[in-house]
Amino acid sequence: MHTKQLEKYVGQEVTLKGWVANKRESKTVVFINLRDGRGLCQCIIGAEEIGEELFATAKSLGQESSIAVTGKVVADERQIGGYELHVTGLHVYQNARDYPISNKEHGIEFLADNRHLWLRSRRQWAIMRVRNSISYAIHNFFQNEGFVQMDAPIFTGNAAEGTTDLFETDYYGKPAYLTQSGQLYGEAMAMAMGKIYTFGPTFRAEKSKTRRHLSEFWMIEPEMAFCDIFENMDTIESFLRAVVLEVVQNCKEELEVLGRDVNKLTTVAKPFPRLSYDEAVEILKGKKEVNGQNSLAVIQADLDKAIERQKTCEAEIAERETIIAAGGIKKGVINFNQNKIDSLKNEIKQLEEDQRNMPQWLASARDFTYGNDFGGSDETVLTRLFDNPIMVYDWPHEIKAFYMKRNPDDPRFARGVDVLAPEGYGEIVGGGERETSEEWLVEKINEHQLPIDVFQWYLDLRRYGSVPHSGFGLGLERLVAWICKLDHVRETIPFPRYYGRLEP
RNA sequence: GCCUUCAUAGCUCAGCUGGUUAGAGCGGUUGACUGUUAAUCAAUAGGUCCCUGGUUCGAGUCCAGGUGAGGGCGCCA
Repeated sequence: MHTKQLEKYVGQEVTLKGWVANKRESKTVVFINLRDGRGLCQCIIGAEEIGEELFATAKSLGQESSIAVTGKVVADERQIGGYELHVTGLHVYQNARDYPISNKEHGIEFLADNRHLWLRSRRQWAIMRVRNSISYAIHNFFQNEGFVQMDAPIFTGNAAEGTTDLFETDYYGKPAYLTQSGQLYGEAMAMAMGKIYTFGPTFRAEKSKTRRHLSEFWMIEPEMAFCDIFENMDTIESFLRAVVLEVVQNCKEELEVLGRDVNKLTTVAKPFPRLSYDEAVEILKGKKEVNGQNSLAVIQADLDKAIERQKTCEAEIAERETIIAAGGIKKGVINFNQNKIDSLKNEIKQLEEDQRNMPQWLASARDFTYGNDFGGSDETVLTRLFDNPIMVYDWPHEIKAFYMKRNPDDPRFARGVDVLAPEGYGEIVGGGERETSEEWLVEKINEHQLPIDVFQWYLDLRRYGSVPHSGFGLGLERLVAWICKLDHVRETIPFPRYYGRLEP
């Protein structure tokens, strides 16, 4: 029996088991918001119905106490979930004391230290359910399309793209690295199965302190035989579309808890814009408009808006401070105003940070050097003009990995594709068509100064039945962050690992 | 690695240009109140102002160094 089944038991007596999410009490009645992992249900405990002794127990319950309550289900539109329980019986598993996370705001460091408890909070509950739903939708899509799921090794001996950003471990006396991609193994498996996908952890020892990096994250890497860059982009597009729409369909309540505007997500039903690197650079530098909009002008307008907004916030703070200073008002009114002032001050801090960052983004976009990779801020500027994920393909071959196939019509370019999510979420997918020629690959491996020996097995794939093939890597946490519209990827995974964070 | 912002009660923060006993809200405790949605009201406890050194008659406040954290860049998904 759980809170989502209550509608079938209106008027009947049921028992719910869960935790005390919140409690309010008066002389003869105690209200408990019971949390059971599925949802919430307010339980009303009246002194007369339950008896003096149990009522005293109910009154003494601390936040997150574990209990079982028995009572009659009553429909009540005002309640979360639409039902409440009129309690006649109470069993206490544990009466918890001093639960550290209150219903007030907390700082990020405190919450991260208490991640094991933070997961019980309503927003985190919603995020974890969306994450679960995304995983399920991903498997659904690939399984329906005939892909075979494979598990790539986590220990690797070859430091494929340089050792600096890999975690080194000891493997029976030899150095081994935690994988930063299963792609090369995926290619081998695709030659055996036709179409495969990996779904597993990935490790990067990058000392990044940004809202879109983790040291340990989950990546989904499909690989398809007999597939070129354009078929690859078709797959990426229908894949993302299917996953997002399925999640929007299945997580209505969760997305509502998160305050997510789902109209910003359902746009994925429309085709994704596809831009060549050259076109993207033109747009980024403000030399080419999109739907009559100039990228630099739009960011400049955002910056102006931030300045305006700060002035509005400051004026409102001054106004509320005057109200408090005037005196002669109730304590509740003072609290209300002080809370407003606090949150306005927080907003100003964010706005000030925006005002420090955005001029840098503008300068970076304006002065962008053709031939470079896009930086995080360039992605933000570029995607600001679109309401759907965009696909940027045909990159200068120098900045792409050694295994990327060169464009046969224009060898300056490699057939890579990056998918950039809207709303500033940046790169969620990176992929491309793979080089099929052993000769070209060897040349590239040497060019990148990589040890040729460890790639002999990889070159075998080009020696025995080499075929055009493509694939991509999807960052699960970045997808979760975008779908949930979160500030930071560290909220997208139960126990995030990022620079400086190993506990809990 | 670089740039930038910050560190005050269990939590979230205020503390103006240095000046007596360091403040608020939440949370805790005690009490009031039949229905609250972060309830409300009253009372009450709770502090090595991150660390080290310096300037000064006097430092939470200024300076230097350190430690920790937030954000941005690089790197990437």
